[in-house]
Amino acid sequence: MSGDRVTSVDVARRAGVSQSTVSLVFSGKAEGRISARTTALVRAAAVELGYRPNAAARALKTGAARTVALVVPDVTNPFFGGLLRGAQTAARAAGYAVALIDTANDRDWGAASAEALQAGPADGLMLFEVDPPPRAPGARADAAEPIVVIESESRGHTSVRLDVEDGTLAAVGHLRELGHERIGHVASIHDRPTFRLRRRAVDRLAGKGTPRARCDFTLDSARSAALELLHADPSLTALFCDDDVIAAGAYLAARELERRIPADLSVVGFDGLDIGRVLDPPVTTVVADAVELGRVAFELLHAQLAGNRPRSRVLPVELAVRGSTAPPRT
Amino acid sequence: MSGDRVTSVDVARRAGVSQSTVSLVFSGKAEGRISARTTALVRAAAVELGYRPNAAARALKTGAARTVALVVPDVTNPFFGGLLRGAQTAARAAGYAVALIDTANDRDWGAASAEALQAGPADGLMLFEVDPPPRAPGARADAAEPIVVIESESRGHTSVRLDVEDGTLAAVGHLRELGHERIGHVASIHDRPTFRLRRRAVDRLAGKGTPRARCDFTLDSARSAALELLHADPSLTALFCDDDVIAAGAYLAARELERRIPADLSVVGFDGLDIGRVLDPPVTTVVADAVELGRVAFELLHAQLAGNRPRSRVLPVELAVRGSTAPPRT
DNA sequence: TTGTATGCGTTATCAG
DNA sequence: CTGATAACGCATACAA
Repeated sequence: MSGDRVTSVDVARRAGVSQSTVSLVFSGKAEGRISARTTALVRAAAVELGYRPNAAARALKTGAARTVALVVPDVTNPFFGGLLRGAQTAARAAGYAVALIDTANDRDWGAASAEALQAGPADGLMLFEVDPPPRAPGARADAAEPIVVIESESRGHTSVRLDVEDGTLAAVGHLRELGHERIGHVASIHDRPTFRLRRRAVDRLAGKGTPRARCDFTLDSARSAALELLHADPSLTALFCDDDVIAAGAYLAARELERRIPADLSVVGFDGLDIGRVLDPPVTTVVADAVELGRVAFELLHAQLAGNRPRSRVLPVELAVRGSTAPPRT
Repeated sequence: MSGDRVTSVDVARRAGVSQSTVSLVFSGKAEGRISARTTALVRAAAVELGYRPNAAARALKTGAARTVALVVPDVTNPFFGGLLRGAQTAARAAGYAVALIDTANDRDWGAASAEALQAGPADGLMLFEVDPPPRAPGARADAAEPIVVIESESRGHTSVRLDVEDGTLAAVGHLRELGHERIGHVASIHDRPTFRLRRRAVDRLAGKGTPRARCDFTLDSARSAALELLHADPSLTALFCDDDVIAAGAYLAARELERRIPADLSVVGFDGLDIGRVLDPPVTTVVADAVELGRVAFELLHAQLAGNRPRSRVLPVELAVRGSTAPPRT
């Protein structure tokens, strides 16, 4: 019950030096100021006692928690695995911890948590598809906390996003080139910038009247949406899906309707997830590098933390033509 | 550049009260101690100034950061999406933030621990398949940080794990009942408790000499391992895979070898991931509730944080027979 | 009901 | 090269 924490004072006493010497040693500022012998002494005492610098005290004093927060709408989607990996790896290399907030697609919660995070547990924020918190009325502009917006855009905030417009155009263009005239769009139910971009690009190439059904990123939901689309308009020869999980759902629907892919129906996905690779045939998809997205997001945040104003970036995506697309049956 | 943070002192001055009054209001202890009028006054001043209590100072003072750390070996595996979701949701409900550490399969705690422990002020640790940090020589036993071990076991630490033994037995038993005599095991390359359990269970039911190939949790690696197994012993009629991602890799291998599932080869997976559902045919698998696993892990940690000594738990898993298993061709 | 004083464990600025 | 000493922002016992 009495979990007495061991502090730098204890270490100092044990090593027979002053507390500030211990501090110097542990904050890496001992170089050329503390003798090697003393340093070793302190280290030994610390190990013996099991001393760990208190992060809260350090954060309070220095004003930096060395922690960044990453807010995502749905950790359950495999795409975020890569994003997390990239952000986390980069952060660790820079000596930062990552606090993860999964909003479970609850936008209000996203906003709320982003705001809460600004309190100081986090030195900076990486927001995936969630809007930055409103600036407090009295807050000074220059006191704004570093923020990087991912897959979204926001006045005055640095952002990274995938070139989804290019990707969508490539995907739908590919379908058109194969000769598809009747293309359906299985779209995300979530009204977020990245999906708006896709919608616009689809409409541009496939026509404003493109049949569209919405779903979230679960197999069942996607399956239903595809079914709905295919029932409503049996003349559809191709489906563009906002994500590979959705594409997988479309495969389920096609299997049920006994429409063979790609002979009876072409399907294109987005993201380049494993789930798309194991489909039979493997789905043609727009490959995005989620790990790189996470890495760049942290890099941009890190630059801000260092006092710079990095430029927003757009990452390329690439259409990978696999087995799910073919000319329509005439 | 001069990001002056606004403190409780500023708010106090603005509201014309003392700093402690502000503190009382914001720590929720104002009830019955501060008049409603004063409380409102303070709140108004805080909003005007954009005041947010400093988390580091609060953590330092109270000794609790209201943050827990979750250490996982590979965020990239979809199984962890569920785990994260469960842990995160439960933590949020209890007012805790979650810091995520992805060790990227870097098995030795040495690398991870430094980050993990200094990963900001975490009040407790949830460790997935990674060994707890060695107790410091001089550390007092009762000063140990609350720890929950997931899918692993460790002397003296509370743990949650899936009943993988039961699941594996059910899976392999199912294969035996169908009449399979020659069963191969596509196993994880990582030597962790949960996989040792599976190995033992497989050997028990399928015989000690069970052919086995190892791989990590990527499609390509799993595909190679399955290929290797199938080449080395063409008489194999069934494959038990340590995970659905691995099972998906096995499907890839089967497709290449033109062995039809389940007619020429039965396959069983583990975890019950989406990737297994979209395979054609859907894979028979041992379904584990990752979300629940995460939820319980936090629950156990939370209990420890409250000063209790909760019992370790074992969560049930269930065999879901789908289309990938059938009697062997005679 | 509100204000005063003090300390949490660290870092940082100085003297010595 | 090392040791006092003063903050950092908040919470709380105690005084008013």
